[in-house]
Amino acid sequence: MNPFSAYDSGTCSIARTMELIGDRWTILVLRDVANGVRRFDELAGHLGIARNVLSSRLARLSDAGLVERTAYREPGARERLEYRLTGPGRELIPVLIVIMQWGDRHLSGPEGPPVVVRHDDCGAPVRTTLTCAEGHELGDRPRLRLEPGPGSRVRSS
Amino acid sequence: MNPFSAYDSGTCSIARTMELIGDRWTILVLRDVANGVRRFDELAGHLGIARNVLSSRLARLSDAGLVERTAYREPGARERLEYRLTGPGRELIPVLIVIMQWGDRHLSGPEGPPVVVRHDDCGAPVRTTLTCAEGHELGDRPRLRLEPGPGSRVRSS
DNA sequence: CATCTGAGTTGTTTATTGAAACCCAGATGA
DNA sequence: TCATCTGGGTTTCAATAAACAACTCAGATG
Repeated sequence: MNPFSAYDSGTCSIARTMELIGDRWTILVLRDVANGVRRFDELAGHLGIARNVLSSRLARLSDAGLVERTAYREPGARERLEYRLTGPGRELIPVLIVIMQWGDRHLSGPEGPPVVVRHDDCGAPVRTTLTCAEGHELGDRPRLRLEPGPGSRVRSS
Repeated sequence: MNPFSAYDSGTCSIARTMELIGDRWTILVLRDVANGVRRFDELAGHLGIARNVLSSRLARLSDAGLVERTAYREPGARERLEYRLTGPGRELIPVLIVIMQWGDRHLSGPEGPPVVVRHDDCGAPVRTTLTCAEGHELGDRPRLRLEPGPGSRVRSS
């Protein structure tokens, strides 16, 4: 029996994470917020998302602590709200980058990738790599072994 | 103007990729297929996904070339189909791993992660890291700069 | 006091999901 | 030979979520 089929889907970190961010819009909302699009109308306009859907996505992200609503006031305007990534939210940036990297490789035309991400300190392009604790780099099509971890739970049914 | 708001969402590798795998089920289907759950009924049973939805997800993944249907025959049974990741499909494994890593850190209880992924060659646990071409390791909350790439396109509207 | 603006909410229509029934073809057994 | 089983799906129809448009609300602004 393979390592996954013995453990149910609800006990999987991928399943849990996808419950939070696994719909058509949430990742794109996070992408925009990560890139400094912070205001409701800006987000709605840039994404082309329906306002009620944006509202509910932001509420979910905010409840989950990935995004925080903070008040700001521009001179001569009343107080407004903006959205920023929290610490846990910023830790999702690598997820965005791996997804982008895959899309760059497999879904961008001959012109090449639409956006390049660079290390802000040195200007060099950024990429994600899979490494093991022994320091081996695993490449694109890694050979992996799965094992039940400490939080595993045998499927009840 | 920030680097994203000047370029429309459709020209973004994240948006393109999410069109393919950005729904509640597709990532989980890929996770299971990556882990050797290859048959329709096994997938349906393990995931708890509706069969029509599984059917349409597999069709989309197969059309996109992430998964291939291959025939096999067990002794004394008729020919059947199974699903396997293609090369591009296997290249999504790092995406699964970063997502899992985030979930392990932020959504698993005090018991720890439900599943541990190891390098099959050496047995050491695997993780993803963000590095730049200069070799700097960027950590969890990287400081990044975005630039239009060669495939960028100014938003028409 | 009427109007504008950002930030949503409400109501209605349309598209997606989910559950269950049904179909099909090739074994299998009576 | 005929009925039944099994894996691998499709079809149908009710329930859920998303899209779109209109409306609200509160604090500037003229």
